Amino acid sequence: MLYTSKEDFDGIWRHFLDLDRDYGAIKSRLRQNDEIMRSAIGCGEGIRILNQELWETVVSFIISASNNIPRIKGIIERLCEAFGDRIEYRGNTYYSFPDAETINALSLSDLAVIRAGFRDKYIKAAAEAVVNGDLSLDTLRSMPTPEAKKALMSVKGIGNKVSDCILLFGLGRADSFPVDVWIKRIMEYCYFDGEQPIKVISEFAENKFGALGGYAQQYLFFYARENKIGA
DNA sequence: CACCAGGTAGATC
DNA sequence: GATCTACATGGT
Repeated sequence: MLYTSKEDFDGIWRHFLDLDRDYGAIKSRLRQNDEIMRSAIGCGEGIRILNQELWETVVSFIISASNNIPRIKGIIERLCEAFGDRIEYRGNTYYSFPDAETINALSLSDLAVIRAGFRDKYIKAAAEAVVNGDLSLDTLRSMPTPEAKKALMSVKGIGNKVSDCILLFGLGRADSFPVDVWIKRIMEYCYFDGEQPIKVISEFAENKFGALGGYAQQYLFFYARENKIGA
C-alpha cells in the first residue's frame, strides 16, 4: 500500500503514473486495429506508460543496450547506492539517482563499481554532454520529436532504439515506437512472414498505430514476453 | 564452452 | 547506403 499526502499525490504521483489519461479510450481504439491488438491488450489491461524523470531515463536506457532486465536493475541500483544521496524515510534507506554533474565528475575507474561493462563510457558521455550544454534536457522538452531524436542521437551510446525509449518514457512522445528484439520478433511473427529490417517494422507501426504507437508497443512488448515469442 | 540479453559505434564493401 | 563485429558482464 502506498501512503502519500494529497499534495504529493497531485504534485508528483498523478503525473508520474499518468493517471489523468483515458486508457479505456486508448485501448478501445487500438482494439479496433486487429485481433492481435485485442489479444495483446487482453494480457496487459493495466499497463500504463510512466512519465519518468528525464535524466534518469537517459542513463537507464543507455544501460539497457544489449543487456537483460535483472542486470539493468542491478546496475542502476549500484549507480544510485554508490553515487546518489542517501535518503532515510520512515525507517527505510533509499538512494537518489545521481545527477549529471555528479556522474561527469567520476572517472571510468570510479564507475567500474557499478559493473556496467562497455556502457560506462556512454554514461559518462551523456553526463558530459548535459554538463557542457551539448545536450540541453530543458530544450529537448520543447523540441519537435524528430529534432529531439537527432539531438539525443548525437550522444555516443544513444542510438535509434534508446532514443525512441527516451522520447517515449522521458519526454512523453506517445507516438514513439521503440523496436527492440522482443518487438522485432513479435511484429515479425504477427504481421510479417519472416525477418524484416527494423526500418520496415518501424514504418509499418507508424502507419498502423500512428499517435498511439507507444501504447501499442507496450501492449505488444508484454504480450511477447508473456508468450515468450522467440525466447 | 557457446550463446544470449529492452543496441551501438566503427570499419568495411 | 546496407551489412559485419567487438563490446563487459552475468546467466543458462
